[in-house]
Amino acid sequence: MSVPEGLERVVRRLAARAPLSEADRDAVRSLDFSYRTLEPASYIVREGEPVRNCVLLLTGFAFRHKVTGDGQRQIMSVHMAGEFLDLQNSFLKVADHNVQTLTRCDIASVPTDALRVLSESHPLVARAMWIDTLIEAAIFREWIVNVGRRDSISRIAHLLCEFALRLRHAGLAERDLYELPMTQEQIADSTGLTPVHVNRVLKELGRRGLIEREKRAVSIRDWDALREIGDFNSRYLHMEAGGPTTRASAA
Amino acid sequence: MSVPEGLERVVRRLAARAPLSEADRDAVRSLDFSYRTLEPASYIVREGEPVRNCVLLLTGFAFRHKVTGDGQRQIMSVHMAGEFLDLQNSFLKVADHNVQTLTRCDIASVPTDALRVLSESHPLVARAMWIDTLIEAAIFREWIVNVGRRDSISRIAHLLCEFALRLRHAGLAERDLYELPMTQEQIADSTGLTPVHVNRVLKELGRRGLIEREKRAVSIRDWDALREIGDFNSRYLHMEAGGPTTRASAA
DNA sequence: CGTAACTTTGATTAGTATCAAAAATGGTGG
DNA sequence: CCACCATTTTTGATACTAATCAAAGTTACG
Repeated sequence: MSVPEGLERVVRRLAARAPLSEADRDAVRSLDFSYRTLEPASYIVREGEPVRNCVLLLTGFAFRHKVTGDGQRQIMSVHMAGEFLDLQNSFLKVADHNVQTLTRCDIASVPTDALRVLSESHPLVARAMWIDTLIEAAIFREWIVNVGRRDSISRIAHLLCEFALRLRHAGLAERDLYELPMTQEQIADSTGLTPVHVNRVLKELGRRGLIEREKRAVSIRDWDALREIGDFNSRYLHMEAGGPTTRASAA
Repeated sequence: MSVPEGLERVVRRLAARAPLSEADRDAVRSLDFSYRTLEPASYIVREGEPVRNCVLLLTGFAFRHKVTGDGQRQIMSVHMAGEFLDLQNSFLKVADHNVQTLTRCDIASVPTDALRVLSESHPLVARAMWIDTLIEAAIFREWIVNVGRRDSISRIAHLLCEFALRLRHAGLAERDLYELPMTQEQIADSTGLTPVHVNRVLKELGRRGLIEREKRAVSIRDWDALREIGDFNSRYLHMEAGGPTTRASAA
């Protein structure tokens, strides 16, 4: 995917949040982005550092995480092409968590000051960005529920459902087959489990005929059963939120 | 506390997020609020319902929660006097979680449309509200870490540290003594534990001399030790964020 | 002053973590 | 293309944290 295509993906995503005019879209496009390609596992934001830029993910996958005092890692979200990576940090002074690439990624970054100016001159863009952060917060809340109150098999089933829907909604995957570029250790860090246990649960999901795995590709063989066991309801993804066109809500 | 006092608390809180002019503050004050007093355990927002109003908490405590398919509850945040309860839902169409009072509460509510209009005419107010939601999101992230990667004693110690700092910062409690109006069951639902286990852990914290409890009042006897065992770092609370005056950061 | 809600304690169990090591996979340089 | 090495996945055995079950105290409240 070319850089301009990646940028269009971001614009499209924003436009789905609030009814942006063509002028609004152009204002986003004409921000003074600088483009880079990052290798897997590169840090985009480090906890404790001042935040000066906001990063857009044009291609690839990235994730947020924190490390506890005794060295355990918790992943708090996973991001895919087309998403703003850093509205969460951009208007605060110091980053309170790390953001790291999962795969090789093309990114565009823009000074947060430029974004602030844009948000003041284009209220609808500001509104779209705000709604985007609200939806991200909704996903954080669901993850609290996931790690706090579901058992291991539900947690993983829930995670797989969420990714399937988000990827499909973003046009990055088909209905029930997707490439999940996460190791089992990263899945463990997303669900508050150990890698060993994640492995056993994934096998169990396969044994029960809910999913099939081919390397890191996941195909969902029984949506209803997976949703059921994952206690999954897509409401928190707000896939219809504020958009100019209402899409058929999935799952 | 009188109603106007409660409202001033909210204005003060917003003004700490972005440098509001007197006109900005007045614009907030002159919103067409309707005031009510709610009994403990009243619902303010219900999952699945359309959101038309935004609620400000003038006095008392409230919390957000979801209930899983098998009836377990997870509390995702706890709120205190002076906080906006509903910026999280207000710009989305349908609530994805419940908000309920913990104690008797005085609230002010305002139609979300009025808030949207205000945010368009007063960009700094919009900015302050946005930052407020970002800080709330930062707290959600920390809670994911808390439930995902800390053991029971750390989780509870962390929670107690967070409340102590937030209450102190809001001027609602002294340095190391506060009234926490939560039952042990509610603490359990906030930490992903069972009430029985919460009870044992609280006793253990007392036995080790870190806290003392007198009914629901908690007094912290050894801040350093509690922070240490709770793996607590206040950075995620962004207590200095964007404010006109920088306060000494605590803990 | 009676009743419901909450806290506390004890005994047992269950679900995941931990520890250890083998097998499979993927990438790299020769 | 192969051999090698690092990473990831898989399996087995055991340990431990927190859940569950049950019931007695205690507190708050109408």
